Amino acid sequence: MDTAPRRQRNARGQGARLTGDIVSGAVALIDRTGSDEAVTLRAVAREIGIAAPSIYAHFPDREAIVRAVVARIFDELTVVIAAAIDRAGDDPVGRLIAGCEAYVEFGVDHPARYGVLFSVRPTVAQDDEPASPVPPGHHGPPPGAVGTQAFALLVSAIEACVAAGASASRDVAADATAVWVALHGTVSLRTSLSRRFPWPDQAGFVRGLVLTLAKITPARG
Amino acid sequence: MDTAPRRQRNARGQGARLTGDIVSGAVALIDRTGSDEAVTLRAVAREIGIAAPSIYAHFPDREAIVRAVVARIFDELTVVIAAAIDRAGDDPVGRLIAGCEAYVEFGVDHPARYGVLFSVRPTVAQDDEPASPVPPGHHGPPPGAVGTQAFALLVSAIEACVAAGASASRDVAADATAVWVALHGTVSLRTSLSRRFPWPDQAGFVRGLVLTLAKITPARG
DNA sequence: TGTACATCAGTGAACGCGCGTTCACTGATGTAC
DNA sequence: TGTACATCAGTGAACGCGCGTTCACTGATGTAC
Repeated sequence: MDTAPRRQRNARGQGARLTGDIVSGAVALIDRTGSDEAVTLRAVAREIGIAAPSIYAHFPDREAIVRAVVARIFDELTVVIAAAIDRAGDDPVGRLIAGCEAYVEFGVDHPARYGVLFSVRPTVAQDDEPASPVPPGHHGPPPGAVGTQAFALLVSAIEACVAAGASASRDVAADATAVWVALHGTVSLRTSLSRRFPWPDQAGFVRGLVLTLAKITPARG
Repeated sequence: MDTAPRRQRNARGQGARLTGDIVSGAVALIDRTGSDEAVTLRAVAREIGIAAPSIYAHFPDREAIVRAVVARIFDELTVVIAAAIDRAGDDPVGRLIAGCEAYVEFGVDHPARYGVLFSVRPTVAQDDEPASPVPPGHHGPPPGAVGTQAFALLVSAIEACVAAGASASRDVAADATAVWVALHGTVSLRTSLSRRFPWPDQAGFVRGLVLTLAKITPARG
């Protein structure tokens, strides 16, 4: 609909800046429309005030933009979780819960961004990434690395609980998966169902899920 | 791409049959492409061998087709779960687990259909359904009723466990929500991550989630 | 029993739109001589 | 110090496509007289 004012051209040697702006424009579109379907080359170009063909110097196609968006959002999520864990102090159970609550909060606060993380084509986008001719300067994240940092934070938070004698988990990977599944389900269902479904109190609900699935022992210290 | 052979015209008075065929065609497109984005008026028309404008006699727009698809898939899911529960015999815990496993199995076996259930626009599609002029003969499900049958099955399965002294749940609605969240998260993450993430054994994983979150007491009988 | 007519269940052509992509180009700026 | 040139960072016009939607229509079939 409305076009951003024409963007000022980058100085010589600074052309790569547009790469970042394209990703930012795509995220803005996703935030505004709620879906990654809105990320078309022309819409992104309008959003940041450039001509559509200019994108080809930075991304080979629409899919590549969306992949870059996913990578950025995963980074953002990882930072938010790590910050919450840091703020939580020394108690490993408190740190685990803080991280999990930050995860759910991010998802509920940014449902469109969160949804994009898991709506990208399962096999097509991430499994077979043949040596596609990527323009110089742009290299996406190594496939498979995306999202694993966030999961690694969860695993080590539970491991810390086990080490402190606060968790009875005997298979941290499996229990971390269970916790992740529950957190993801919480975000996804809350977003889909919105109103019209009687949700329990969020903080208590998430806390209960985590304590139960991470096998936190009732008496701890 | 390929068009179905021209469909034979319905007999006079049987025009409503096309309504069902349109929904079936849309489901077939979703199964084949993995996404409800493929459900365009023209694609559906091609799929079932009619002219695109013929759809307007049955649905006011594309959105209405997708809503009808969601209603049909929820019905299908409910039938599958109910059948699994019926087959499971008399033990309430066995019935609960059978229903939950059927839920996850349906989602994993039909990821595209399952995904559509939760990908339909949160507020737009279901919240404000003003007295839109629906063509006679077509009336969708009452908004909000969609999906609640499946949840009701879960609630009563847990209630049966409580009644039999096999569950320590003191808030069945909250615990049923926790179980649903975990089941949904399992389907959603399994589908998104596909390979590349080490999943625990599915049957045991789901069983563990359900037993834990439905507060099934270890010693039962 | 015959026939005019209303209704039903659709069709075919056309419209304007936004899309991805291509092509040839422009104009500023740094660099070699 | 001046100037030709290469390079960089883009632009503007155009293409063909599939889309939703509209419009006037067609042809079979039941029904009233």
